[in-house]
Amino acid sequence: MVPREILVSSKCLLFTGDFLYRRNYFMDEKLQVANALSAALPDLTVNEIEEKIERPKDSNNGDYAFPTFFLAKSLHKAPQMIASELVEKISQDGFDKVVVVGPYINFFLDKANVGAGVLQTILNDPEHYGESDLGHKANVTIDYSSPNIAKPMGMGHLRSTMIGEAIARILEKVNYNLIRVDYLGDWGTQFGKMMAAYKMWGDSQEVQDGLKSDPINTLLQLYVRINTEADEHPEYTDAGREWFAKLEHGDEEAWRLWHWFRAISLERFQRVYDMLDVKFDSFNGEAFSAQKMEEPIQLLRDKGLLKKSRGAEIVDLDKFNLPPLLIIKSNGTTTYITRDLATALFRKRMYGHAKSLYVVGAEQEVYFKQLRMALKELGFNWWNQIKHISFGLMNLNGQKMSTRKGNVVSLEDVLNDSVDLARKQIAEKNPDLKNADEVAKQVGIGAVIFHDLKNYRRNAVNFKLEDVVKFEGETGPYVQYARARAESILRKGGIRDFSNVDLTQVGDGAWELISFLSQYGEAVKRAALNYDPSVVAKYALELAKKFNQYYAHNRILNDDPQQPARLALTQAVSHVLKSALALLDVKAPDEM
RNA sequence: GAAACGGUAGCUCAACUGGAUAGAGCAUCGGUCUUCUAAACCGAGGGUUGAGGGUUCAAGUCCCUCUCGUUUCACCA
Repeated sequence: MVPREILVSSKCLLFTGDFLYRRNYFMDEKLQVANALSAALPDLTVNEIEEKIERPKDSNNGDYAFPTFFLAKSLHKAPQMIASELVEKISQDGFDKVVVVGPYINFFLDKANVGAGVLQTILNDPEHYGESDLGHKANVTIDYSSPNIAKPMGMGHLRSTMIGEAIARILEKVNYNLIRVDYLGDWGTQFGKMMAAYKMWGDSQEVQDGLKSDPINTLLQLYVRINTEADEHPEYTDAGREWFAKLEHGDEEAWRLWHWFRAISLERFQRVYDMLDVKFDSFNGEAFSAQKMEEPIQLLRDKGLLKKSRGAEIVDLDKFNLPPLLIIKSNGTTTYITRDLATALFRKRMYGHAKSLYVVGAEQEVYFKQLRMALKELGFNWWNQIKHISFGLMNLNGQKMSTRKGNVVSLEDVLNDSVDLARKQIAEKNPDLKNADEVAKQVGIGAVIFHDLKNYRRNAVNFKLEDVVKFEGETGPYVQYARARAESILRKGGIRDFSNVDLTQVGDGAWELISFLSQYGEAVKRAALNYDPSVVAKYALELAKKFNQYYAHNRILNDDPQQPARLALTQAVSHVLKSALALLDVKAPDEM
């Protein structure tokens, strides 16, 4: 067996310099536990033992535990007995203690030394703490937000936008290279309708004024109007189709209108993206892909995959137990599917991605299965790089949010409301705060974002304003506040360079906190593997909670020899909280 | 009718590969600011994890049946 350095003394750790700065202490400590056990279990390899080692839920049961159930059969003994026999053969060197509790052998790590190592790692390189290399710099395209042109962004868009942004940031943390794409819904019959509506009613003074003050909602009103009146005037629908056909055939006026609608929409979207601090690498939407549709159609034809059915051309997916994919409608026009196939081909060619993620609502699950299978049928071996990151819908009073029904809550309004509320809180709690406006934005918007990300993404959420703008309990501001307190102490503590501080002096009361700090990287990995930002959000909440508890029970600014070590701990917590919040695209004000 | 996902405290949600007494927040009741920011901390009450069966030393977690809810099932995206 290759000897691995596992029993390095703390003094060595403290002064050995750069090479260990990203060392994951707890992984190594787990190996230490496995090695200790292997002396008593000669029939098992260290790896086999390591796999069985777990982390007790209750920290009173130690830092690592080894359950002995699985040995009961082969040894023909009760697990409790096995545990007490094994522990006799285990060296306690390097541990605070090793004890038997029923069928478990519980290991308590050397708190002072391991704790010092963890703090050292964080303080040496806070920017990179928690990073790992799952991605090897591979390219990942991520398609998220993707609003429709000429419709305002509602609360529903927050989900795709923030889940997408957070996943992108998390994947970057584990060394993927992200390409963020906002696949705008800027094509289709709906634009024909919009143009037809504008041509019919757009000259009125009311509309002209509206287009100046609130263009996107004015357009929306035109769109809603033509849709509602189309029931009585079927010719409106025909006019819409006609205008879309003009657009498809390159009619000059249609294109001029299209560009104009798109520009005013993008300008408005950008305001929201700026508030949320979300930046895309590409805004190539459906219109862009619409120009690339010949290739997938030709490929499907060449492979004999296109079949006539009910006057349309489809790809039959019966053998995958899926409904057919409608490629060409009975009236000869294409669908979003054709554009998505073109998009997939383009992205693969353009970015050479290792994964291609689509952050889209759960209601499109079947559709993405179809898309993957169609690519598989076409013989593209990268079909399974396409992943649908689905999320639960946002409802309003138990009803689906729908632009057409008008039961939509404006995202921008909610963000502004939340910022206003945060501003009021600041005026009340910290009236002397200098950059109150900036902090109000960070807190208000942070609360909205955090609320959207803290639960498992597949859960459906019912929109309730009072829940979204809550600043107490399990919220973004709770985490921000914990860090602001830490920063406040650090400002008063006077030390920012901890390189000469003896970190072993931090005290046993800090162990719970330090042990949790060491788990950050694992949490980030789990979030990345499951494409689940809520793992990071829960980690941040838990860390904030542990720090708040520590804060309440330990005086950090107490003039004693341990104070520098406690400040170092405070600094480490602040770093990790800021990092976790950043992964969620939530800002961390130093003061609030 | 079929499929996918879900049902955990009054409400909103946790529980990493099956593990030790199923945990938080909100709400309710009570306690803590002349000392590091009370957006906080401490305590109390609140549970047959939808129902039933099975596998296992061990099931909220895996399998089966039933039930309720949401979503989807080719010319919207």
